[in-house]
Amino acid sequence: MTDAAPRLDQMLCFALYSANGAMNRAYKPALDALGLTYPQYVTLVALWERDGRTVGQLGEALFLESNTLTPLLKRMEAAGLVRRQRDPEDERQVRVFLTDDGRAMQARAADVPTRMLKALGCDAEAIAALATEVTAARDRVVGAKAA
Amino acid sequence: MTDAAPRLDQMLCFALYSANGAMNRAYKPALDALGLTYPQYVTLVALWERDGRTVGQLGEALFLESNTLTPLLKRMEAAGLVRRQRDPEDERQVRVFLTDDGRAMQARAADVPTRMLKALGCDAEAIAALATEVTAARDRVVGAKAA
DNA sequence: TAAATTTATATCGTGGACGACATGATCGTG
DNA sequence: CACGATCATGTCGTCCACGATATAAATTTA
Repeated sequence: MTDAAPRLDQMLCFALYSANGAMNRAYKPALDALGLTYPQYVTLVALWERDGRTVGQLGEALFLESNTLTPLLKRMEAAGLVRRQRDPEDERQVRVFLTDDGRAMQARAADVPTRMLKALGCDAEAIAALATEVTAARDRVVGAKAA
Repeated sequence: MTDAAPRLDQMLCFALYSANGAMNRAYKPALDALGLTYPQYVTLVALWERDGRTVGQLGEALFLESNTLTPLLKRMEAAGLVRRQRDPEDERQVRVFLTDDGRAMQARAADVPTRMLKALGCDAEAIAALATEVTAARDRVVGAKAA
């Protein structure tokens, strides 16, 4: 009854939607120079943290499903960044391993997050605090689905 | 030099990326019931605020370009939600008008944001504050591109 | 152990986002 | 007025995201 007409500039979902788009656009030049898309970049970040994960484990970390990850990983494999290999212990699973090029990319991309912090005004603590709040909101939304 | 290895759970871009995806998934059931996608929904919100905008003005509000908006608006036109019409004053511009169905959708969708607030824990003030912070970060990123 | 179920990944179709480029209208200046 | 520049929109190709569904391997159950 008291549902007010929503206004774009008050909606958290739109703030996230538009901020995500803005971040993607800001990352694009640096990632283009490396031949990466943003989802490919975060996939590499996840693999630099822990190599040899299964597709499912990567999806859990990235909040993506196999129907998104499989073609993405195939493109990364075609680009020589990763290798996909069935787990001999459980042939249903596919494990993803960095190639030498994939590992080398970590050094080439090392300054990408630093540049982004600068674009955001370089107040690293405030940025980290905001990331924490956004992550908490995300986890509330994810949890709400199950409830 | 001191560029630390980025960690997914500390990156604001990934927080925004994953939170946006989670919000989209949370909205989906309600929007599916209305036959809308999320970008179509925010386009309607923008038109409910002010009808008859040009494609460019809509893009400015939604942070989208004509190459994204044109097909989206065509689908909405095919669904009977909007009407597109060349501005007689300047035939380069296309103005987008709500149809009766498009206006009626406002009532049908009135409880969608309310439901989302509940999914987020219903602390409306904290949500609004977070939206403000995320919007400010977005605007810093958008502004940084120009600099 | 054979059949049924569950699990992991992959495939297909639709919609969205964006760069590069095309088209047509308008504007500015000679 | 003409012609070149500019502007708004649209088209095309690529990649991403996701629902629905397929396939094959592992596990459970009978």
